[in-house]
Amino acid sequence: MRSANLSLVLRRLRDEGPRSRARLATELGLTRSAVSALVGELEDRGLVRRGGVERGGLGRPGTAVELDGGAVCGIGAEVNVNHVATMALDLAGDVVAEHRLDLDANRLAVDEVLDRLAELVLTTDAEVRATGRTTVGCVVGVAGLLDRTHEVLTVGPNLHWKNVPVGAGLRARLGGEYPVTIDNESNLAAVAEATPGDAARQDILVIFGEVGMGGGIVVDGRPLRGHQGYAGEFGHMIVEPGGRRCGCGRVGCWETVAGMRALLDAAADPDDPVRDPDLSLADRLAEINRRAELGDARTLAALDQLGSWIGVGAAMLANALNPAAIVLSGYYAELGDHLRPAIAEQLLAGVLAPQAGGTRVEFSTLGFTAAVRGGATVALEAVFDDPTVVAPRSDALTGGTR
Amino acid sequence: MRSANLSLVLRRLRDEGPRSRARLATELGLTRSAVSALVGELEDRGLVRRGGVERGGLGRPGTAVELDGGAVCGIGAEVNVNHVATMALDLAGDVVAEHRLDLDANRLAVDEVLDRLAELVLTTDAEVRATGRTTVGCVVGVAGLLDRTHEVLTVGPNLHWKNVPVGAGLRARLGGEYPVTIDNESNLAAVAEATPGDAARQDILVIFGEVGMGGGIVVDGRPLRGHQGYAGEFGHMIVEPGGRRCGCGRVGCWETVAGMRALLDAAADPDDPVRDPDLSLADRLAEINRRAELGDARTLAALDQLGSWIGVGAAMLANALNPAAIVLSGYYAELGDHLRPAIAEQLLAGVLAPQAGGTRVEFSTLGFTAAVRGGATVALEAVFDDPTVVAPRSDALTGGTR
DNA sequence: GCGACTTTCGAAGGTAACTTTCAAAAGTTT
DNA sequence: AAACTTTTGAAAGTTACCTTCGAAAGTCGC
Repeated sequence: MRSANLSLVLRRLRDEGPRSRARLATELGLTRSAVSALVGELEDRGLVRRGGVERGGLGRPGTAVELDGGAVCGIGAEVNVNHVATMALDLAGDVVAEHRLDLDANRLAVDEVLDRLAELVLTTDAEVRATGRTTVGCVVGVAGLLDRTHEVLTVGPNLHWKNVPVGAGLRARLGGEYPVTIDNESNLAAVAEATPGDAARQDILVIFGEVGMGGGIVVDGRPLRGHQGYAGEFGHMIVEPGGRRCGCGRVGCWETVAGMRALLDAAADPDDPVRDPDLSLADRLAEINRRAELGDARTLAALDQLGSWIGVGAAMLANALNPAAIVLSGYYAELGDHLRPAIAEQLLAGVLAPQAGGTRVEFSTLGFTAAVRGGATVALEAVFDDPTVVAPRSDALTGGTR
Repeated sequence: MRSANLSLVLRRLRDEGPRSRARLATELGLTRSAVSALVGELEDRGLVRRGGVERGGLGRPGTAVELDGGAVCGIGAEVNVNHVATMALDLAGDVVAEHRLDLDANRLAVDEVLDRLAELVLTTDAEVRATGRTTVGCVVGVAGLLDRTHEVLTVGPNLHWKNVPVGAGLRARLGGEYPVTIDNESNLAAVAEATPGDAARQDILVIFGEVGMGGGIVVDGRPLRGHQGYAGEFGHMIVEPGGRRCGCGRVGCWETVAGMRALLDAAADPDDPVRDPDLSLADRLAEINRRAELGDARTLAALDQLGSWIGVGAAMLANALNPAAIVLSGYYAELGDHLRPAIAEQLLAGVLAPQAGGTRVEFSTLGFTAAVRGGATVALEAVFDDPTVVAPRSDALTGGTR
């Protein structure tokens, strides 16, 4: 019960921002005294602190209470084809440490990749501890089909991994006690888009464009993972029966028409530099953007076609899930404004509910850090769920003489 | 806090069946004394009662505690094209009253249909009260696009209703205080499939075949309604671009290939009695079933094709949501065994996760009562959420001298 | 500028609900 | 029949909330 109300207060401060105890009390339906006691305990655990003075017109001004990032961190980590990365976020959502190591997971052995990732996590963890903070958990996002019940990466099409026990492998490297959890990369990236406090962003659908396509569903700010953890595999929904063959062996998968390759194929001839696999993706996308801004007809047509295909699939999902927003991430985000009209058009046409059921089309601004940010957010969720997992400062152990 | 633990006990008894206080205590992590007190209070509210003796080998045998259906009921109601219906369920899940009135909603004015429904609800309510029970709420399922924030039926394609304020209309007829809620018919039917206590049925996807197609998503035993309540409109996902024109104006909607009309078109010539709109649906389906069992090639081919189309759409949804089961309801349930192979085949082929992500294909056994049953279940959920909504018996008002 | 008013904050005592402790009840085993 | 095990219920203790009160820190009116 203590923990339930502590959680209530902490969440309120996260979602609605700093505010006085009195205000918390009326908003949460508790008495001022109770809130004072709760805030005192949270303060003792280093989770909140006194903020500035809050002028409210009449009467004595209150002193605001705000989240204190100084006590704990969550760590998010990611294994992808081209890199491993970590990020440590404190309770207030600020970045405390961040690392990224480029590598080619296809050329390295699985064990080597996990070695690198574990090193990165330990480095990040050490940095967190160096600031005087405690790590409450580490959530690792893995690109591919992840069986969450067994913490096994069933299939990682891009990594070319199969039945890899990522959970066990990392636990062995980090120590059996280290609080590490495995999750799907797209699910984590989706969580990162559900900004805490933004009520309009708690029920969203995130579509992730890279070479392939992924996605994640967020319901009430939490990832919807499905029965075995395989939810969000939008890329292989069949949207064009009899269409192009997909890398997965099927025909007409969404990613064959909305993946990056489809755009490049439509936008340029094979000898065009934007299709040169030796150039970086970012550069090639920048070039496409440049051409679009110059009004190049072929580029604009390709983007319009891409947007239409994104919209067709998005409409199916919106019919099924009626999200508040569909957030487009990955390479789609770079092309944002050139895609929006076509997507919106297809969404309006394809969703049965009027005005597309109120679903907005938005673009991610998180860049490549979405997955690690989401991982850190999920790790921190444990503290918001039950603030008593963070130990009180030593002096309280005596019984709280003050 | 009291209410939280009362809820915990009550849910446990529903989901896991009758058991002794001592067992409840160890399972829920409370002390035996606390559980005794909680059970005492639930008993006082008429929600649980003493059951038989529970032999456990050594030691004193416990007396089981079980749900007592004798105190409260939830009422589910439904407005559909051909009928209005109600059902009252007690806390134990037993049917206390049930009514069904056939009518043609297309030929009657909206007000008349609501009149009939309200009468039926009041009749049902009276019967509940005649048994000494109290109605805790009534949840009305409406077929069509329902904006839950305003309780307005935006579009009811089959009812031919548009922007009908069903919530306000019913409240006016039932009295402003009457605890009535409006919900989407398919969502309610989906909830009914999520049998309480069956862990394998708490994350499911229900697909509803009638003239059109509907559906519902259940996550953790609760309906996923989406941002504005429009979730579950599977019938108008486009599965066959360039295919047949749908009643909604689009082309290639799922219901154009998996709706009942598609089956009838494929299975019989226009002059065949199974396509005679004057005959009842049940009879026509029975005839198709009969022909299939006799091995009629055309019928079998039509069923196989229908199953394939169902499977194609189901695979898309399974990729997105990874449910534990896909439950086929409505007219699909009648044809169950003839459809299963084709559906399973498409599901295996179309879902990226191995073994279709563990998603099973099942058929509803609830028949036409699914929606009303689900409505009653949702209404009862209020009691499971907070058992203190049920007033204690009068003698407790004095302070509980015993 | 001073008192009246309003609102915040913290402390003291009361109450509800759980835990702990203990005793009685109702069986099985030896 | 005695010893043991387990369930149940009652009494006392603890925790965490609510109620009540007074002090602190502002604004407003004269």
